[in-house]
Amino acid sequence: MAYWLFKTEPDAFSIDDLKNAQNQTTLWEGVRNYQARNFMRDEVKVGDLVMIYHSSCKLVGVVGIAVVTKAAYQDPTQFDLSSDYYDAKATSDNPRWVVVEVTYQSHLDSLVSLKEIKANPRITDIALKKGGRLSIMPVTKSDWQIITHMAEE
DNA sequence: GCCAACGTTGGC
DNA sequence: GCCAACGTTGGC
Repeated sequence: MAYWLFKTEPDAFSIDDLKNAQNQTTLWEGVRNYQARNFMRDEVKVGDLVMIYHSSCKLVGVVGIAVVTKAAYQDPTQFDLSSDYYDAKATSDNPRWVVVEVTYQSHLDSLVSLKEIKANPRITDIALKKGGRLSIMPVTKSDWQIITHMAEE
C-alpha cells in the first residue's frame, strides 16, 4: 500500500465537501499535469491512503485522510465541452487524462500547516518542501507517520 | 530539439 | 493582488 498527497482548493472542493458527498466519495477530476497524471494512471492503487491538502486559501495544509476506492480510468470531463477541464486534443481512442475515485476516511484532529511541515527537519522527502506545484505527489511512510502524528499534538 | 514567450500555480 | 517558480507551446 502506498501513500499520497492530493491538493485541492477548498473554495472549489474541500475535505468537508468530500465528507458530505454521496457515499463520501468523489472522482478526482481535472488533473491536467502530466507528472500528476502519470502517478494516478500508473501508481495509485485501490487501498492506497491519501492526505487531502488545502491550497490557495487562508489555512494551507493537510486536513484529512481519504482512501482510493477505484484505480485510474478516463476522466469524463476531458470530453465535456461545457467543462472547464475540456481538452480538444483528447479523444475516446486516445484519452489524455484520468481520474481516480477517493472516499473520505477522516479529518485530522488539527490541520498540519505547510509552515509546520517545512519547519520539521524530520520530514525529508515530500515534494511540498521543494516548493513544487505538483498536485498529486507520493508521500513516504516515514513522512506520512510524522505528519499524522503532528496532527495529534 | 532548443529556447523564448507565455500561461498557471500557489504561497504570501 | 503580487510575483516567483515552474510547465507548456510553438517557431525555427
